[in-house]
Amino acid sequence: MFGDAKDKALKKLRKDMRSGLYSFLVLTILEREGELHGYAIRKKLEEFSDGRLVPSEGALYDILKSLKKYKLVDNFWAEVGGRPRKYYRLTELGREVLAELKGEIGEIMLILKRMEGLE
Amino acid sequence: MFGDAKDKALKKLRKDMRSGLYSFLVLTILEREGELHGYAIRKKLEEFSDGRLVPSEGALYDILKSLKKYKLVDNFWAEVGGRPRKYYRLTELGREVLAELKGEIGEIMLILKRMEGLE
DNA sequence: AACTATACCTCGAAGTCCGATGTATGGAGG
DNA sequence: CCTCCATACATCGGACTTCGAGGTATAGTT
Repeated sequence: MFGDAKDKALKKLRKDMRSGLYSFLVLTILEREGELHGYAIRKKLEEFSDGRLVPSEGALYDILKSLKKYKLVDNFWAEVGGRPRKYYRLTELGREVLAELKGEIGEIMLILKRMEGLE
Repeated sequence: MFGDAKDKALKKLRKDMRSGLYSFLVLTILEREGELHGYAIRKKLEEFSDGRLVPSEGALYDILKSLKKYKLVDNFWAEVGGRPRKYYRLTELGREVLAELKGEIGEIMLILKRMEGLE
């Protein structure tokens, strides 16, 4: 019926809904998995979300940069198989912030359910 | 302990998580309530979300502009109490898109629960 | 020799949210 | 009467984000 316009609108709104969660997801993955490099973080996100909540590579590096700026993650270089790899890990601050965010995500989900009348 | 840095980080991440939902929420409110003007949309969002998921005024007008661009809402002027009011309403396309988004929000919530290990 | 996957990164385009600011009306309280 | 507040609309600049495209490089597979 609306074809093209509908696809464009859905693409945009889907993107918006996902993108606000990326920082949270990266922190969550690092908490579960410990130390990972960028590429591996993306693979883990694919695995855990069935490919639904995965930022593009460019976006992921921007997100990691931002998380580092806020001191929620830090990074170190390690030689693996003779090549340098950039590893990221949660800071203590990151762990604290993540704990609070989990609670808030729960609250947001409740509000959404109430609004949609999903229950 | 971390005080300032923690507040800044939380503020940023909270904002990111909320902001992706705004378009969806505005569409949902318009579906429930019919025709509303900008100010009233904000009031309704405050009411339904206990003040948790409410964009600033400036942001709301940008959102409405964007939704109009994607033809998910349209608007008309009406005289109320002798003064012109700009009313917004869902288009047929908006209704279709909203229906699909509801399903996706459900899926995202499931993924989040699985990741957090909340269940 | 070509390709794919792994792994890192930068850049520009387009868009977003917010805070500040501006305009204007109606009603309540002093 | 006059000031303040809630209502109601809107724009602007700043800071930031995501993405897609492109670039660099190595290791293993076909």
